[in-house]
Amino acid sequence: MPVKVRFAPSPTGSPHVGNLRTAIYDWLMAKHEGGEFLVRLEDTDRSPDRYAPESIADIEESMRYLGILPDSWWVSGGADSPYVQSERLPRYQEVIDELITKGHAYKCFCTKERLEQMRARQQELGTPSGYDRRCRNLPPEDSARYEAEGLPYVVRLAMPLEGTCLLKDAVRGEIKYEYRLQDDQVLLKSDGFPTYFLAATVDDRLMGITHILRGEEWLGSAPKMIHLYAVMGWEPPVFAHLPVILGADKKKLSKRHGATNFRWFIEQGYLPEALVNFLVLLGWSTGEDNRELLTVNEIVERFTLQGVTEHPAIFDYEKLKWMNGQYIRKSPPGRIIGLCIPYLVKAGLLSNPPTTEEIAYARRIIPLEQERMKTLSEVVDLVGVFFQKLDYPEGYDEKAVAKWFGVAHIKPLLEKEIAAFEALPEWSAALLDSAVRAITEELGVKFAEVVHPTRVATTGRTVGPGLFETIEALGKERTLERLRAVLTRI
RNA sequence: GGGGAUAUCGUCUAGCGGUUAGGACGAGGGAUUUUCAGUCCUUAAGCCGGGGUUCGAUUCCCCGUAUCCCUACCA
Repeated sequence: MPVKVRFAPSPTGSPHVGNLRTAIYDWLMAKHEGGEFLVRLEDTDRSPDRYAPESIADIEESMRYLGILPDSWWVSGGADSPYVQSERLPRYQEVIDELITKGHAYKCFCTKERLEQMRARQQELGTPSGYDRRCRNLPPEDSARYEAEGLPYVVRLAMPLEGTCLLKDAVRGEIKYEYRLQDDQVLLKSDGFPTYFLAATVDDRLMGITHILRGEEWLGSAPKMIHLYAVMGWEPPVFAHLPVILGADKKKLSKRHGATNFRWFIEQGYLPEALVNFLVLLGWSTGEDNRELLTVNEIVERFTLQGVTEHPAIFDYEKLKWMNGQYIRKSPPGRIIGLCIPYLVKAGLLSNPPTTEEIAYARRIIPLEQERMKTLSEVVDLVGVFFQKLDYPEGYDEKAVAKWFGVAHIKPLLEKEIAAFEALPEWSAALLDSAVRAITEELGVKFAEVVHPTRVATTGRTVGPGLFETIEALGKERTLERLRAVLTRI
């Protein structure tokens, strides 16, 4: 049977990297097996503080950004339409009716207050928590009467009172659960919407899902779902519970750890392939040679559930940065230039929209810093000195000035450079190089003692690309202007 | 309180009874260079504890411990 997997996000906010990793695994598995991947929106929680329709677009954008497009979803439609659970209500109702008829589910009229009291008592007594099944054996006539009176009710799944449930998890092996310890889970809420347990199970069945990849936090709900499959006479899919992603404090990765919203990663300038590569490694490895830098195709070739780890992984932002830097360096300069320009515009370093001259200039500058970038957003700080007005001492690094403008030969050096640069027949790194070397000789100092002051004079700082390519890119006019300003005010 | 999962360098991990316990990030050192970054070389750093099973356990089993997750009319 061909593999069919799904990613089932809820529109509760901007996508979380942990969920996106699950989506990546789904996509990879479908690609690797030549199967199908669909995305379904689980919007059955209608409470205003949890239902955030605007996040639907975020989910779509994130998946597009990562390049993990599904074969079908609400965006494109498909054979399993609709892909939005709030549009599938009749299907859940059908199953509920069948379940109730067969005695595998029952209506529960217990009020929220009673449930709260019950829980409080359980806490006090230290007994296991869970619904006390008061309505499970409600006489049919009572049930009908309550309903006729218009009392709100939920529908609960009647779990077996004995026996064990065996979960054969694709990443964890066999796990046993005692049925008597399982709660009579709510399947249908009083607002008529299904809970996750019902909706996901029904849809997975209807959509022909063969493998359920989901976070480890769902492990405990497996017996309930397996039982649901059993009483409906359905063959359950393969479950694969993925390890959770934790923050540096070993707590479930959340806002407190800084970056969990996927939007943030896009804004910082993390490349899609770096994100995919890094995220896939959080809970999976190739096994064989344990290679880490892998192209998307290489990952697709190698990805199987066997390589999935069973222990949680801590999200290491440092390693992500390193990996992103690797991919930035590997990219053709043209791509990086194109990706960086919006950052420069946003920072006000270029006009909006940039002029042709500005773009031409940016095309010369950005590649010089490409190998220094770990994230695209860093381009702003890296190339700032090339774009900003530098007017000594305005904009100059104090320490750099103190160190390198203090040398004895600073004035003659600047004078000679200005004269030599002005006379240059052609503004090229090679000619600038030989000119400066000649001056070094005349001055009788070390090359470094010339290079450093010159760098500070022209860029205001001590770090950056090679001096001569820097000056070449800066251009004759800017360079001389800065050298003169320093010379007259020093 | 109950249930479940997990446990190899600080972090991500390889290992699937016998290995000098390997790699990557990060950290330290060195080389290269006009600085930084990069690149290359290099050093330190790990099998949670206790019992078994076995000729032999990081590896298999049990117990303990620790951590995480679940314990909602949320997913």
